[in-house]
Parts: sequence; structure tokens; C-alpha cells
Amino acid sequence: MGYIRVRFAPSPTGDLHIGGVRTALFNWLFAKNKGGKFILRIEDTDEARSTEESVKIILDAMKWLELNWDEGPGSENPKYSPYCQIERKKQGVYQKYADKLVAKGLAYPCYCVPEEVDDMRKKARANKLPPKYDGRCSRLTTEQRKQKESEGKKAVVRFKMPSLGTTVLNDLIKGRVEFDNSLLDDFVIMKTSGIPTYNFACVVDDYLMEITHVLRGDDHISNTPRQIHIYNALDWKVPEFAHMSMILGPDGVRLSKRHGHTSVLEYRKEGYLQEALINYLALLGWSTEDSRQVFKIEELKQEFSIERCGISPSIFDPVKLLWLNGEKIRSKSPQQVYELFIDWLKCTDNEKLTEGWDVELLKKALVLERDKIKLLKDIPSLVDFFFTKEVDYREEAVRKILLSEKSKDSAKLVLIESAVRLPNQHDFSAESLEHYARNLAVEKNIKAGQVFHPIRVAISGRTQGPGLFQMMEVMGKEEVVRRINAAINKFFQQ
RNA sequence: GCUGCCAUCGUCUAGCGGUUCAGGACACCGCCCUCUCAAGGCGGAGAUCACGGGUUCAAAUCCCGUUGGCAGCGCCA
Repeated sequence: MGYIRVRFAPSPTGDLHIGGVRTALFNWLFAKNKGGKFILRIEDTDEARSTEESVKIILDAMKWLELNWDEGPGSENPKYSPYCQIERKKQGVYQKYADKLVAKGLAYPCYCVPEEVDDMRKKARANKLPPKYDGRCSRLTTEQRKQKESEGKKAVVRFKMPSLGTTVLNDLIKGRVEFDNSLLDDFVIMKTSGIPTYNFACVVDDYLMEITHVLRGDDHISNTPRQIHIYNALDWKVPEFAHMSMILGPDGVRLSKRHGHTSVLEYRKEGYLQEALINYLALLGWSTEDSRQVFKIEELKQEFSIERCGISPSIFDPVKLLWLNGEKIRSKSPQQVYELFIDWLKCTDNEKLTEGWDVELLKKALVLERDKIKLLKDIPSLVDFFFTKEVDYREEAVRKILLSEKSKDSAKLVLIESAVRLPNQHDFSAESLEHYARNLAVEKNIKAGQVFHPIRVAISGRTQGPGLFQMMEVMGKEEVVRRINAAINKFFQQ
């Protein structure tokens, strides 16, 4: 196999969603694995639905995911540019080849209006036949064509499909697939607007951009015989095809907006790491022999192969993605988690959440809480108590630990003793604090937990959190004592 | 309706004719660790390999059929 060029060719008609990312990812991984080129092409031939906004969203999403393209918008290559189909259309790229096909007698102008064609299809369907255009305009004489033209009728260009035989596709993933040519009709390659249709633009561009492998969702597989015939008609080499299985929603239907949370940028806002999303998506439809689950991006690049792509569709499991995100966060150093968090704050415009927070304290807090983080957006609620002036005492924590009949006496005792003794605790390290607490328990003849829990609630307001003594060390003596006194005043004031 | 694709624990998957009364991961349950919550460790439950026929000494693995799911059938991509 020589030099490899693959492409991701989204149409800018909305957000980049999970299914699209998977397609982009597998192309990208394939290119990286083979040392080939990954091209990004914008297929904006749908005049009605394509938007500039959507192009921007797609580019942003690709950048966030670090699915960098070797060629595409912003990375033009004079040999292949431009990378937007409407731009290419303006240069007459497609018209030229449509004319060539007409000249060869392999395509023809068709004057039928959409309503006529619809009718034909409806009738065919009613007769339990595949809905097809009947090819009537291919039989027009030159005079008849001139007549139509002089009447000012607009024509589309239709490609003549052979009606006999079969078209064989040797798909890299699906294997050999045969299509009965008689089931396919003469399809439109140029609209009346002069804009090419998908099937045509795609082939022309893949040829001109020297795409060697077309890796796409298997919802495109039935387009493939049409495309193959265009390649043949133009005497172009047919690229390799690999059709990946679809990603389905929990209901088993192809993932779409309806399932919610399908837009990539939403995942960023939720606080997913790009590498978690990438890793997860790689697992959908691809696997290694040892069924490994966690991969670094580098490892994916090294190990990816089309041969190990699965053929059956897979259901998107947000729960597993969440686990993987936690896994990725746990694999980061505290400094990295801090940086990730800061980036997340910026990208979600949430900087006010941490206003007035001491950076060093935040970093230390992250060391203690890292293993608990599933999403970056969880971080504020996990560490905010370190930064509050007024501790937010959770009602349930107070009731259970400080004021319950069973424990209120010991809790009061522990806090008052601590308020007195802790200021004299010279070594405020976690280790030494633990000694202090355990000794206090022995001295007062109560259980260690009866010392630990009240202090925890007093300084954090909650029953859950980091290890108590690590937490105290990080907060510092002054603050711990201040909070204990505040708690005494609030709950045990005579 | 027609055509195509697909079918292993709830989910993602390993398996490419015998070493598998099917292995891993998520989720779930239990135990351990432990000052709480996590994380981690250990263990458990969970799949008549969709069904029915073949081929073979031997099939989750090959072939055929059935059923079910999905996709496509546009001057959408």
C-alpha cells in the first residue's frame, strides 16, 4: 500500500455530533497509523441548510478534539484547494466533469420537475417495485431538447446507470457486497442550480484530492454502487471503501439530536476530556485482541487498524464514557487537573465560580479530591468549602453528627477541646494531627470516629470529603481553629 | 414495499473449527482497605453465543433459511 490519503467530509448543517466524530476519528487514526494525510472537506452543497455558523462549530469541535487536519480550511494545499465545495463549484470544478459525462453519452439533461419524478416513484412503490426515475429524458431527441430549452425549462443532469448486471464492492470492513444494477435509477448529479449533488461532488473531490480510502458510516453503503459507476464512467481509479457500523442511541435507533447530548461541544461544557471522548469512541466499533479499554491517544494511533473494526452497530453508553472520563482525570497530575479545570472555566464562561479562590489552595485541594472527579464541572462543588468564609453547614450533617442525642455531648467536648488545644499544635501536618485526634479519643474514652466526624463537619460543613487530616493540613491551623470556633458558637452556644 | 447491513452477558466487546460448560470492560451486588466519600484490591451474579436446518469426527466460529433490529431508496448529505 502506498501513500494514504483519507478525509472527513461533514456537511455544515448543524453541530458536529457523536456519530460524525467517530467517523472523523477513525479516518484520523487510520491516517496517523499509516503515516498518511487526513483531509477535512466541507460539503456545503445543500444551499438550504448549510451555514457559516455550523462550519465554525465543526472546526472548533475538531480543534478541541485535537483531530488536526493536514489539509482543509485554514491549511490549504494549492494542489487540492479549496476545501469547501461551494468554493469549488464557483471554480467550475464539477460542471467540467458533468459536461464530460454528457459528451460521452453517460449522462443527460433531464427536464422533469420534482413532482413528476415523485409521481413515478410513488407509483413504483405502490406496485411493490423499487422507486425509480424511469429515464424518460434520456430518450429525448436533440429537437425535443432544443424545444424544452427554448421553453426556458431548467435541466438537471442525470447519470445513466447500467440496468443490467451487478456492481461489486469489496469493502474493507463489510467484505464483498453485491448490488443489483437494475434496482438503481438514473440519479441527479447536477441540480438545476448548477450545484452538484452529494454523490457527484463527493466522487469528483475524492478523485481530485487523491483520496485513497473512503472510511464512512455504513448508512452510505447503498450510495457506493452509484459512486463506483461515476468513477468508472470517468475512467478514474476507484478508491478503497470501508463502511463502519453505526452508533445507536439507547433505544437502538441511530444516534440523533433526539437522544440529547449528541453535540461534541456539549461534552466539553459538561467537563469531559477530549481524550476520554476519543478513547470511548474508539472502543465503539474497534477493539484489540486483548479487549483493552483504556488507551492513550498515542497508543490508539499506533494500534488502530481497519481490520479490527467491527461490523455490528453499537449503542452509545454514556455511563461508560463517564467512567472513562474519571479514569483519565485520575491519570493526570494535580497540576494537569488544575490546568484542565482552568481551561474548562474559560470555555464555559464560568470564571466567576472561582472568584477570590487562592490558586495554591485550589491546587492542594485538587490533590485531595482528584480521584473523585468524574467531570470537570464537578470540581467547584467538591472543593468550594475550602474557600468559603462562612461554612455552609449541611442540615443533615449537623443533625446526624453534631446535634443527635447520641453524639452531641461528645461532639461538643471534642470541638471545645480542639478549639483550645489546636492553636498550640506546632506541627500541623496530617500525620501529627491524626496523633492528636487519636490521643484525644483515648484520653476522653470515646471512639476515634467520635472525634473525627465532628471536626469534619465543623470545618467543612459536610460528612463527605477528603481525608480529615489532609484536609486540616491544607486548610491550615488558623482557618481550622477559626471554623471550629465558629461551629461552637453556632451550635453549642449556651 | 424493495434492497442492503447486522445478530456473543443490560451495554461495549474478545473469539476468526478443537486448548472456551465462552474471556475482558462498564454498570450491578458482596467483602477487604478505611475517619467519611471516592479510588484501589478481591470475589459474585449476569450469555440456552437470535432461532431452525445443514457441512464436519468436532461449530459461537463455515453454509442455507427464518425471525428480529437498523440503514438506504431525494434537484439531503
